[in-house]
Amino acid sequence: MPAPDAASMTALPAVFAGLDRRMPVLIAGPTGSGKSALALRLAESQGGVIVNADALQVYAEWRILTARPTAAETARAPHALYGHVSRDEAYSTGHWLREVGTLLRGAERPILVGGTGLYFSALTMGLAEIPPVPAEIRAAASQLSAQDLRTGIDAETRARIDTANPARLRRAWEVLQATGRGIAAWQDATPPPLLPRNNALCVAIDTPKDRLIPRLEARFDAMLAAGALDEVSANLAGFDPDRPGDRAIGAAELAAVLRGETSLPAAREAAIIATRRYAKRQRTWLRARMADWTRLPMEAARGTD
RNA sequence: GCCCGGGUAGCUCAGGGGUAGAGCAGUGGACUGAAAAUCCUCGUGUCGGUGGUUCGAUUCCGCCCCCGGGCA
Repeated sequence: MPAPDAASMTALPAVFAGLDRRMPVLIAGPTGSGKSALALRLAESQGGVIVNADALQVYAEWRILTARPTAAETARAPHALYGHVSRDEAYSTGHWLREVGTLLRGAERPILVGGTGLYFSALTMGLAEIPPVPAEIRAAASQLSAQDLRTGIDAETRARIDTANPARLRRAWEVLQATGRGIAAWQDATPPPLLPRNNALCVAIDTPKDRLIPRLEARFDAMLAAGALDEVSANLAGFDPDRPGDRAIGAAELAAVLRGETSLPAAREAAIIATRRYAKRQRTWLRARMADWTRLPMEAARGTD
């Protein structure tokens, strides 16, 4: 076995050189851009705990389809908030933020890595402290028409949110019902962020789409080869793509294959398209909402290994 | 060979004498608790080819070429 080339194995992008080893690091990037591998190399060379900032990688049942780190990878450095929640449990940005808060108070330097823009924004720009909405109210909201929801919220909120978006409308209605206070008022009272942007090294991996797309296709094929169909099969009982815990891209597509509703090639195509669209939305978020983060080209992030 | 259908946007198709429109894909964007979610914007393409009728044809007629299906 050839001796590993120490220089290339540990070569880290220049942004990490001479970094204070207590400084938290945030790594964002589109799916498939190599951010997890980068975080792992950083943790190995400088220490720290890798913290998941991805809304789907928290679910225990979807290791393959969410490209969660493997056992071999988690053995190389401490990892947190990966696969620690069941798909049956309720989980959201607020849950994640509270868990990250605990980790930030810990002894180890956190390296947050993930693709969920909202999570990073909540962390560095704050999240309104709105009490949980009871399940009955959420159920009631889901029964109402868009028109009812629109007229059922306060004028200030109505002027601020995208009222054409059912998800926003429903959330606004639920908050007003549950708390008696409009979501706009809650948002105006947002507490300071847990981790202001300037108290961390914030890195965004930049990825031209023509170089990302072939990787996304290859990665989905690798997931299939790694047993993605078996993973879906194991979770087919009670599978419900309407709930957050069953929204891994590819799960619904492969479930359709297992039910005999479509072919594997058609499902593969659909899953790859869904992944591409997801990556596009992530890139939009990075460009618009993380414009002040340090850009790192995908090639530099991947290093030479 | 004959008889029916079809050939319209990258794909699936709608339409119909005054040069055309949906869904999907693609693009750009929004997004403070379901965010791998949700939503918004953007549609010129020899309307298969070629003759004819007509003021005007992608639309009607003839012929030809392709693709289905049926009969021989």
